[in-house]
Amino acid sequence: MTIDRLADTDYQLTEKGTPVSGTRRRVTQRDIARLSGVSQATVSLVLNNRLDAGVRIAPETRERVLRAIRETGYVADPLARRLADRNNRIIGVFTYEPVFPSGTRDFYHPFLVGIEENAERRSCDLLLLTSAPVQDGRRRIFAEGSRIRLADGCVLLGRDIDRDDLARLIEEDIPFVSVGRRDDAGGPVPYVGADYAAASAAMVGRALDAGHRELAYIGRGEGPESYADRLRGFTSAAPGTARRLPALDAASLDRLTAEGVTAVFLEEPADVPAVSAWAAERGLRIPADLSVVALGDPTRPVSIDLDATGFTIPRRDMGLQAVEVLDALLEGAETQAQRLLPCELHDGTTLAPPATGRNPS
Amino acid sequence: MTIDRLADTDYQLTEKGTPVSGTRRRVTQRDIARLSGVSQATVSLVLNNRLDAGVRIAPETRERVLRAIRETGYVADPLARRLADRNNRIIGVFTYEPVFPSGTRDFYHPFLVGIEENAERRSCDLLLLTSAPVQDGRRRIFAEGSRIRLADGCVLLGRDIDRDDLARLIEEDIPFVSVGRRDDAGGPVPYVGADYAAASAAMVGRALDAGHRELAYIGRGEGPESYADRLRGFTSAAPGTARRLPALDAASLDRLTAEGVTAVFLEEPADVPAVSAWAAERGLRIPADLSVVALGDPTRPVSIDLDATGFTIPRRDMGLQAVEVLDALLEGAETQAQRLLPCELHDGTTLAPPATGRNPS
DNA sequence: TCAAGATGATAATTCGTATTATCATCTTGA
DNA sequence: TCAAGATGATAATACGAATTATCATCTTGA
Repeated sequence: MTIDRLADTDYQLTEKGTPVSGTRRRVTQRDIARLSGVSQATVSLVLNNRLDAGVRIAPETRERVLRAIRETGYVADPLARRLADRNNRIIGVFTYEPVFPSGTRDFYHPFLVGIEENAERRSCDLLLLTSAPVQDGRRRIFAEGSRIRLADGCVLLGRDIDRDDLARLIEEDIPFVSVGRRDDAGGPVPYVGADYAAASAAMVGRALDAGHRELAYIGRGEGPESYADRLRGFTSAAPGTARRLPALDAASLDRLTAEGVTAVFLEEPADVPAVSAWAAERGLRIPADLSVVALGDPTRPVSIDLDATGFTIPRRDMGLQAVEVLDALLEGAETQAQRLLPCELHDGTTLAPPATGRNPS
Repeated sequence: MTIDRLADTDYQLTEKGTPVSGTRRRVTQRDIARLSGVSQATVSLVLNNRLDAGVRIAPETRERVLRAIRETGYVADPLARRLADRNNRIIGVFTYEPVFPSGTRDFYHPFLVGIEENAERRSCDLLLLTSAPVQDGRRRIFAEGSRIRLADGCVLLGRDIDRDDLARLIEEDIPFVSVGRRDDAGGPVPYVGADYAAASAAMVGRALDAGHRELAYIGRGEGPESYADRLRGFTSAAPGTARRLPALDAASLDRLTAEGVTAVFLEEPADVPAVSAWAAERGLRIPADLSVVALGDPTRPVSIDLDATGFTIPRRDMGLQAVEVLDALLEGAETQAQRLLPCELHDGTTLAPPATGRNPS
């Protein structure tokens, strides 16, 4: 029984004797076994070299098998291998909107950089769940024929994620991690979020240090957890006199400044240009006449002329750690499954001490 | 036998009666079979709905099975399906570099927009083959444990793609489409490329129309197919006197202009700023003293002050059509598997008639 | 009434690999 | 010389899904 049987006709035939069609069949352990006159099991044992667990292979046979493997260039079918150990090493990525938006500036991109980086490191593939059917303008996780279970686990991206979806993920025991903090939904939700509350509070601290006393928060402060967190952080650090404005409009801004507000905090950093425009119309200068703090960094292109004071969301790191947590969940390892990462404060040029005398007594 | 047996204890046990450990098991056809009181084979038959081949299922059982599938959210394990040589509606995306680069301006992004758009339309998921091991700084398609076969087929992205890899893809009969034209590699390569040759020739035509007679091509004109195509297009349309400069450097540019060249064609659009800077140093104005044509559009940020004359590579559409071709290949449908899409010419401001008298006789 | 055909479901096998239990055969030691 | 232990390999099975051949059961027609 020699190696060159590889060239024999019987190697060209399948078990049943039907000739292999034009395309060459890939070499399997069975082939190696035939070539070296052993059983398929032996080949597998040689390959996995399980010295432990009391598996013994005669050096002689071992060599014979290894030689056949070398000569044929056999490599294990990764699919079959994975099938046998029930781990597909596929990480699903779900977003309610397209992952690759046409818009120039990309909201998801930084997260994905981190996710890809860590997936690569862990030899995982990423499955973008683009097949999820779109209903009412957004993709649905759990629609008829949902393929979310194709992946071993899933990373969820998006500003707001349906609570019912989260509850169902938990209920159905589908491993997942949310990028961005989420409230409990029928159980604790694993997440890697940015610590908006702490960062917002810190920004308030800076404003107070600079001498501001009359502050205002502009934004809904509800809906997505990230909004609520900002408002909570703001409220926790701001004096009781702080105002709140649910939405941005010129009239309200007029009123606020008339009432003596010297610093406004924008829940939505993308609103900076609007405030800037409003100020220009009124002949007010930022920050001389009014300080503006962005509670985050702009996700949409913002006027270049203004370097807003605010903080940076560690997007890449969030994506990175989300994969880390997911991996731990899949391995059944212990992990901190709810993480809040600190934001880096950004000085910018829109926060300065208030003009004296503008503060009403 | 009702669906709520899902909650029964025996569902929590494996066949052998050993309790399922902490690790979740994915729902299998066997589970569905138990739930609906049929055999695994029946479940498979229902799923694959083989009305042909004389397979009959009673509507009643069919419904029962489908109900169980709906209630459990069952999806077939993609690995098992591939092992059995079936399709999963998963399109692989392979790039030699990370799909999501850290750099702001993203080379792959526009292609991916098109790919995702079409994948979504066809209810396919995208598998980013991030698990491919990195050797010598680039991912390898065919390394030990390559999981490329996990996808039904694959879209290849990248300026230059390894010829041997292409050959092996063909040899192993793995359906794929290259984004960007590729030379044959052991067989015709399916691709969706940009028609650089035609676009380059067209740009030469414009320069000639404007009165230019002495032209120069700057670039290697070899390596990636896209470079060769540009040079070929240029050469086909340019007069025999046209010069060629393999790489960009100040001295050579000096020489070219001294020799009377009035228009340069840049293989690499990203070189525009360099030429612009050189011109500024020499006190030359573009296009008054020298016309500059970019053979493509910049993939890297380019000085904003110069709107280069050139053409636009239809990236989104290339991605879109790549998926279209791949789908056709998978379906075994007839298609034009090698496509060159036209580029849109962009007027810009860097091409103008040459200053009179500068042309040597 | 009984064979032939229609109907509906299943057992068995395949894909390629991993693992466990089992089975021969050969050494020892007393 | 015979049982106990060591040694080396294999059979059997699992993983999850697809498919073919087979087997019951029920209709129908003459």
